[in-house]
Amino acid sequence: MNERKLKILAAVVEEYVRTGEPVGSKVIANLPGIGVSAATVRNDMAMLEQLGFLEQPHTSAGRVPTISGYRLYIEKIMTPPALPDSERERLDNMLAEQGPMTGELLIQNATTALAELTQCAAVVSDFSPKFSVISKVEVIPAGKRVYVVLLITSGGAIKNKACRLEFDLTNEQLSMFSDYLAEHLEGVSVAELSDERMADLAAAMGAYMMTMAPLVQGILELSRDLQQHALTFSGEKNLFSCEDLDKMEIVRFIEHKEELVRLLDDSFSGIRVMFGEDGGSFVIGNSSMIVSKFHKGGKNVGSLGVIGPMRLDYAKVIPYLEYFSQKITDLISEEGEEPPADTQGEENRKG
Amino acid sequence: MNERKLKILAAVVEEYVRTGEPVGSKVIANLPGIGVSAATVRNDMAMLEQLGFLEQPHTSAGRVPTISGYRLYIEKIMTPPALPDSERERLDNMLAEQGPMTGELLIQNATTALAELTQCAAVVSDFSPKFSVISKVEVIPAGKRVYVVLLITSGGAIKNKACRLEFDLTNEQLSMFSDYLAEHLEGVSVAELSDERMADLAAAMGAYMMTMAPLVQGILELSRDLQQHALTFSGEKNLFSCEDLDKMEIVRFIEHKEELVRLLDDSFSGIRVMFGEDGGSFVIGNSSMIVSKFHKGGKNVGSLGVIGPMRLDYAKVIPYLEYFSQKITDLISEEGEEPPADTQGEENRKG
DNA sequence: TGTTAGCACTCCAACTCCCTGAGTGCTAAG
DNA sequence: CTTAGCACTCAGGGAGTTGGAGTGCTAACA
Repeated sequence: MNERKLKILAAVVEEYVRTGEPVGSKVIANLPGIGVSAATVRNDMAMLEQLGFLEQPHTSAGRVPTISGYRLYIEKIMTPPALPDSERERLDNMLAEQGPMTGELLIQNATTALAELTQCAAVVSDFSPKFSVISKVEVIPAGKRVYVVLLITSGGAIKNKACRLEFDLTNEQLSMFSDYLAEHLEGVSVAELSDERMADLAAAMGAYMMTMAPLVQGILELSRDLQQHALTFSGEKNLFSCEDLDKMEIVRFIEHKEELVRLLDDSFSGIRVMFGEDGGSFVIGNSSMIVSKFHKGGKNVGSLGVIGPMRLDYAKVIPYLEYFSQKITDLISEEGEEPPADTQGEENRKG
Repeated sequence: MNERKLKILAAVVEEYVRTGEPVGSKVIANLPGIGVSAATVRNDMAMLEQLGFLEQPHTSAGRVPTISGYRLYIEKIMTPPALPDSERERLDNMLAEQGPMTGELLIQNATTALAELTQCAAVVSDFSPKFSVISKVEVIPAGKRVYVVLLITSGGAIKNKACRLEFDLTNEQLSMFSDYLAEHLEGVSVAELSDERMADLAAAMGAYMMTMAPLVQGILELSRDLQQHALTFSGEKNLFSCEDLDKMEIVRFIEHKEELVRLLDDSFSGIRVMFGEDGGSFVIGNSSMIVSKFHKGGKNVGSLGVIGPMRLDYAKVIPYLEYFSQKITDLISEEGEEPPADTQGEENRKG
């Protein structure tokens, strides 16, 4: 497996990605940087085919990369260029659209930006809420017998829900209940906020329980909401405009988000590239999915992925993905680290 | 235009909807309830073609309804069966999934249910928030220099947003600001909450303004959110699995939601059926969109629509749409009407 | 006057056949 | 090890052919 063979494999991949047509020996031979005749290229290609990196749709057609071929190209051959500063700045702007980057908006922006940049579908699975802690619970009256429960987590997620009670609460009851909730829930991890815990809470409250049940229920629902993996999907339309992909398979794939979540949550480090049909549950033919992770406090708290045709400019897409996952890691870590290091906040307080 | 011709037109529409193939005279003649020979049917079909209700893809093919043909069928000929009680119950259950029906969840459920039932795309444009009034504004501290603004409307919409201030507020400042907001914003229509009004508010606040600016900004953003038509879309995938429709056109259509909003907001009463290509901006070829309205307090506060192939079982879909729009009207009116009629709430108050 | 059977006609869709050209593998010479 | 030359393969496209479904028209019939 000499240098030239690798160069030829790379050329086949790149030409095929560019044109979508099987690539012949002549085209490769004429490419700058090859410098051997078509016959020589043919010999090498035949070898590459034997090794399983190339294949022919039919005898008299050019060569097309196999999945192994793509994999070899991605892992060993290609050298993605570093992003120039101007590009980084552009990406930062895309992330920062609509003001400061809070958790959800950041994820949303990252997803749409990735979809836009790559002209593929982009997906982010964010399970950071699961790792965060309830920082505030409020109950706010909002009309006759209607109360809004507000849940804020250390991760910056804010959820609310309206609950209808059987009776109105007196101010006294309300503040008592609020205090009680604050005491028992603030500081508790969202993941711990199970049915049992809430049942305990309810039991402890005793007599009031009958009245407060819908509120307790509401809190539970909000926490379930938080625990759920937030899956943000964008750019489906790009998949549908892609010639190489079967529309029906796309539909089927998008419908079964659980599968997708499973694939995204699988733990690994660095970048992983998966191919449709490549065994397992990622089933869009001729497609590929590139997944990267982001972290908070050293813990893996989410994945972001790009789904597109197998015929994808990996050298372009992978740097984007790497940059975004690093950026998200940086930004959410900032957020989380602020409170402990916050002393100047006291000095600056203004009366 | 005799009875029999209408019957034949109906038969052509229904057969074509069923099979997707042009319908020949023989097929029609053999249908129960026709009772004339194929030759007679042919004569009538020729007549219907002259009148513009049918057309032939080519000379030796059967007939296919034209847009006028569909329209005549829908408006004058077909008689959708009333929904049986069992069906109504089923629909009610679909609407009520996941607990009681609050505004957003109700709309969400209605959209997915419609998409599911019709195997088409369903869309709801809800502009009721525009007509509602701010019933509560709260500012809640949520960490160092972070405050959550909570906006509740009479329509039951609840929105929140985290804002970061330059400094922390004292309790005094916070309650002063809250009171101020309550006094000046509660009872104000969401539609009136313009930039100018907020500027006035800011001006009136004078010195505090520098500190509070992000909060005021946050409120403004929330109200903009509310004023925006909430467009809920579901079942796109059904469109993509539909043979008759061009995938690219679907993508283009889904991308340009403003067009869709324009079509949905157009005011009319009852049910309206639009056809793709039928002049104007609804541009998916061979598609149709059926739109119905829902109301609150006599005002039209939203539309719900079904988008599918022109080859659609209108007699089945339209009753669903009518039922849902009526149901939504009923449910949101209930919500809104309760407060004034609320006297027993006082008696039942429990200390 | 309206309905029906019969018949000639039309034309799409599917099929075969053929040809072209791109690309290959192999061989023999450099 | 590389290259030129050559015979071979095969998908894709165009032309010609056929079958069948469906029509319009006409003439007979109720």
